[in-house]
Amino acid sequence: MPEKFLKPYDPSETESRTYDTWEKSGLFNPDECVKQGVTSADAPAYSIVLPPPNVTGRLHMGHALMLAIEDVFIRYKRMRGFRTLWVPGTDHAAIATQSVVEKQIKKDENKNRHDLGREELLKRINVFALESHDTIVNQVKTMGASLDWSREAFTLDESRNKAVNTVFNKMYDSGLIYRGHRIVNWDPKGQTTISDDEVVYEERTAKFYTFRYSKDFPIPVATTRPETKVGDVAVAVHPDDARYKEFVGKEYDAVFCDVPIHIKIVADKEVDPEFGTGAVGVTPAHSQTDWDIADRHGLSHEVIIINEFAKMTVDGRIKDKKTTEAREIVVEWLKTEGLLEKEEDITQNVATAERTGGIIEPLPKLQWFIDVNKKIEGRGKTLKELVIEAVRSKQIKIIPEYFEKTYFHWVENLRDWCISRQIWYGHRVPVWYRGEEIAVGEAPDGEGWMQDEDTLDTWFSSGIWTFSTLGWPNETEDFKNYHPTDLLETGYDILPFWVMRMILMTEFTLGTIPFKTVYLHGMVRDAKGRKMSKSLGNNMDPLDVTAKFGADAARMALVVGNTPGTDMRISEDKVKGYKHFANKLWNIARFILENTENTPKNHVGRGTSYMIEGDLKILYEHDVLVKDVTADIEEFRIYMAAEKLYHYAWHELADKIIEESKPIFAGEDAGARASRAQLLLTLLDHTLRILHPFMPFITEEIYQSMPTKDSEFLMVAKWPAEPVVQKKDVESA
RNA sequence: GCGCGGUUAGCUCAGUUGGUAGAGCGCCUCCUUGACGUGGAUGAGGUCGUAGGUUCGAUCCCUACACCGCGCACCA
Repeated sequence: MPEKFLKPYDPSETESRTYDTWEKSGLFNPDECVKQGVTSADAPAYSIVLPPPNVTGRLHMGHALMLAIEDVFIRYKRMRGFRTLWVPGTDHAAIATQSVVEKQIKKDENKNRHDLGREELLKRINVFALESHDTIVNQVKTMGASLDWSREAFTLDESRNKAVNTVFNKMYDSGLIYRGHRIVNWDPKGQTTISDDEVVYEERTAKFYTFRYSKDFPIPVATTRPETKVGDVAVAVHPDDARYKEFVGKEYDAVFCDVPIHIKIVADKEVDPEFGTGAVGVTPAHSQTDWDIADRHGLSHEVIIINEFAKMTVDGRIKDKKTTEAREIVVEWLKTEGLLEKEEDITQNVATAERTGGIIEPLPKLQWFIDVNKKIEGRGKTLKELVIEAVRSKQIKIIPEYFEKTYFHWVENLRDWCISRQIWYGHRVPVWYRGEEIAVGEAPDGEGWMQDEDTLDTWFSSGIWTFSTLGWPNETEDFKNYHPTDLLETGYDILPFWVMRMILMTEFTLGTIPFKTVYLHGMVRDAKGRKMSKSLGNNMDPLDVTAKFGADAARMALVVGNTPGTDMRISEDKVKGYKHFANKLWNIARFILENTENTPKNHVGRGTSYMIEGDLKILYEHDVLVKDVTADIEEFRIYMAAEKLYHYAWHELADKIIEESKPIFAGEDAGARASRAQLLLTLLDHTLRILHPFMPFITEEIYQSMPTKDSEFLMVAKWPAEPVVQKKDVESA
């Protein structure tokens, strides 16, 4: 028995050494597996593309969970003989990364992006992104993730840029990408548009004011934003509202807080007669709903009263004031004029920007959009329909299944996707202008072309991640071999943001699905069930956890009992429990190796030639476990598989089988001893194999000392899929 | 308002096709010093949210309700 077993198991010593050895072997790369003869060249492929972590800093426990789950499937498939590919990468995360760096620069140097200029800011962001990248890669490796680093990708590198431009061009040519002047979510703090799903609603209490535009205005109007009323062009009421019917169609002039306005009364079914006074002041340029009302009644969109800095642009006393200041001034004016009829408290949802926290100001802007409702030539369907169909037809399976409802619900509410951003970090919109001329896709030859200043929504490049990482648009072997990918594993919180968009982009570009199965994990919370956050100070750093308890323990703690789609709680105590388990396993190995040292070579193996009946039965029961665990993994119940393995190793193998073995080894019956030795070696060998996807390090380390070892690494050893004992052999006993 | 999920042992959660419930941690009692004290053996503890229904039989299927969590929409 090797001396290492005389000491307690030390993950910190073992894990980094083992990962290095694996990496050097090249066997994370399926081509290398074929070359070295551990995988057959015509074996079926299995692929996962890693959801790329944002280069905004470091990984959190959610990432650790993702890595643990995906590595389970990857290692399992590799051992089953598949040509198994797991592609690593990181996401530039455009706005998220830029705002982190901008904040830092503001703090350190009190400068904003305009002080630095585009080039300098990008330089700084790239430095930061590179540092983050290195930290992240190191963290990923620490978790034991068997990713093929030779294929690493970045959402903003040259190859991905080519893919992005190609897709953009194709969408533009088919008329799905268009430039339009529309209301967008403008973030005054971040100075950019954001998409609908980057908007976060915060419940706040606000004042709800009921007023009239002037003394002789016939209808009272209620609003939480009196300052915007200088931009009103109409008042909308419900067509059936008896109170206001007689005024519909009439027009009025007024001077509202120094600003001349012209108001038409219109009837619109969207107005809720029960809410407020049942009359809506219509501000087309600063509200999506109002814009739509204006469209329906032929009203002007042109009255713009707020600028990109959320300041008033009208003349008079509120000129250049921030909207919040202007609100107070307008209310004051209303009071003085005797036009304010009521003031009450209501709770309302305020739209804020996910990244900056700025309050969204809806503004009309010229932006690039993807049309989700236009029939695609040649397909006869809209993007929305394609995205629904891919899941409804069961081509893509979502786990847990009930998330399909959320998915459909989400897609049905989908509107055109605004893809241009007024930030600098990201894929530049691949459009060039020269006077009236426009060029799309790649930079045109000739003088005087100016590229669009904007960049693309970060989800545009992550939407094509499953195939951009495989070398597309080049016709690569990887793309042919590994796409569509087999599994997409990610948190349920980005089902609409990302999963849906990958389906959308892939369906459009390739006419196929991007992946066959979507496995959604839940959120990782602290021991009290709270979200982990900086402000609460309850973050767990995966690096700290693995340093303290080992990556194997961290992985088990994250996987055992963690059903898909359900949030989980994690605490150091839980991880500690699995560190104990690792040590238990170590001692199981120690006992077995110690007591089987003199076993003749021909007794070592996975056969049953020397086994007596009782031992055959124990081996048969183990076969059943292997079968169960295999089925659990195949059917995505890895939370169950992990628990069964834990239970078997500790409470069957250690507590029962090993305990029973002590008197046998101390006894006189040589036949029983030989049988038991063969049994224990087989049980341990199989247990290591099927536990390997979950606890790769310790199992590999023990395997290296096993007399049953039949491959250089456990990582590429065979999964014991075939039962050793036939049922009839046991039943006859 | 629409939708989704949850409600099972003190705590955290499982329970794969309906057959009077399981794990981990915690707790009680005991044992043990050559595999492991990061150990072993026992035990206590649940009318499976409430009310109906289907069934020979329901934690599991159906209906309603309550409470908790979440998503979407509205928010003039």
